[in-house]
Amino acid sequence: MGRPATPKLSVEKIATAALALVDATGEFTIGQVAAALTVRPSSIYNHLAGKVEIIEAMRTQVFASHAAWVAPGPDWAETLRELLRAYRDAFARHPRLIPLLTAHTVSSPDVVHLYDDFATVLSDAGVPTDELLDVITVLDSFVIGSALDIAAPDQVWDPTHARTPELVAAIDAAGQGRTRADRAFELGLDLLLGSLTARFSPAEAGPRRPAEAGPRRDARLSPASARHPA
Amino acid sequence: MGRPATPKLSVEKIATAALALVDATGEFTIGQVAAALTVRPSSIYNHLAGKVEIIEAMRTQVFASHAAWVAPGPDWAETLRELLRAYRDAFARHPRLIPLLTAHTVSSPDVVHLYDDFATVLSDAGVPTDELLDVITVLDSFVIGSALDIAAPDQVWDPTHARTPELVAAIDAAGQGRTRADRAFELGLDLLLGSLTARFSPAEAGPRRPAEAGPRRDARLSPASARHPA
DNA sequence: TGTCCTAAACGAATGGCGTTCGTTTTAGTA
DNA sequence: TACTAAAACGAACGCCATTCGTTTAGGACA
Repeated sequence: MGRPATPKLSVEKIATAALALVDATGEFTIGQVAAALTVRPSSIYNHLAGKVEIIEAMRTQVFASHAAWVAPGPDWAETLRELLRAYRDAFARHPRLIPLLTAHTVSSPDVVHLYDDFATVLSDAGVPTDELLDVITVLDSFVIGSALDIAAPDQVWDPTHARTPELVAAIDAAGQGRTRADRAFELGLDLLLGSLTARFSPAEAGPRRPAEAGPRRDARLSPASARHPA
Repeated sequence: MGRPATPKLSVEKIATAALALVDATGEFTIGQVAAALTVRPSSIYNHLAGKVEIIEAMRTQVFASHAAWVAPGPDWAETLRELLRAYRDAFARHPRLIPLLTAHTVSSPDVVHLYDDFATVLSDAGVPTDELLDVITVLDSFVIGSALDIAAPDQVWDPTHARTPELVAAIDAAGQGRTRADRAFELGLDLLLGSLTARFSPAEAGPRRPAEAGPRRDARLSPASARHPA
């Protein structure tokens, strides 16, 4: 009893233990996290204010591990594609965490910095300022919806309730699980990026609407060091 | 005490009371629902097995009120656009319910019948069977992600954490609340339907890949009577 | 019409879970 | 070396979902 020589807990340890529980069972309780760390539940509150903060710690950990994400390239659409893939992958590594994360949306700095990257790429691509946030919202919505699709069990695509033969045949033709979800996500990327390219870079010569005059930023996306200044 | 002359409860009444609580506060407890209906909590269990079934009853009620949804038209893309709008609207009428509905995905018959309509329209448009479910998944993911975007508070788009001037300017330029979410959703519809049209109906003459030979179904989408047979 | 089964309310009880608070011991610091 | 604060523990509280037994009345069937 009393303060130990070496701390038994830390935010990282709590988040890791909770994440292991979520990965295994889909949920977690304070008591389970405490037991996994051989600690009493009340000790958790010396590090995090409550259950929602544990969830936020998991969110931070999941996205922080992908701090340095994407190398920029000359083709903005391909850069954006890689960014969106990395974004979804961060969710996809912990499918059962996704419902907890989407239950209450929070402006986590980790995610906002992802939006920074989106804004940089899209602005360079010629998307005007007054449409920028709408495009980001569309991409964000699609990624989050696709993440939830990963978490959905295949039972959702149970043909039992389907009425039309087209849907029954389609369910039979499609695969299951991750391959199905992955393929659909790639199709969505094709559709969205295809339209964006057609709209903002219709010719190979260059963008129809060039970015407004201004200091041309070098092409590096926000690195991890910029995200987490000392 | 004892069985009353006229039942005080029904699934509809419970769902309605719970929905009112969710609309007002964003959450609900069995005790609150029971109090709103001047009933003891245990009485609820004579009609629904537990809290998750109450959520499913709310889902059914929200989607059943939109039983007769969309009139089909000659332009499959516009028909699909209206279907997707109606789908999102069903969520949008109860924004605070959305996180509860997306927490655990369930193959509700009401939603599966929506997929039936999607399959009918897309199949007639010339989408081959082996791509049908992927297209539906993409559309579904976008709608659900957009629904969650409605529930997200504007604070998510707080420019405080934004690093790049592009993102800050974009946040300033964008509106707030529903108008912002609505506009982004419409943009997403344009992007997705634009690509689908280009892919499956590139020329005005007709689809590049016509639907396989077979009995040509009349153009009516599943009506409410077909959804809820007597 | 009378009898039986079941629906539908209630009351009490239970177990779990998140959270708070006071206490204790120790690490770090001036 | 004294003081402050960190970090663990234990106990307790209150809420909440759920279960079970009891009671009363509605409906079906002989």
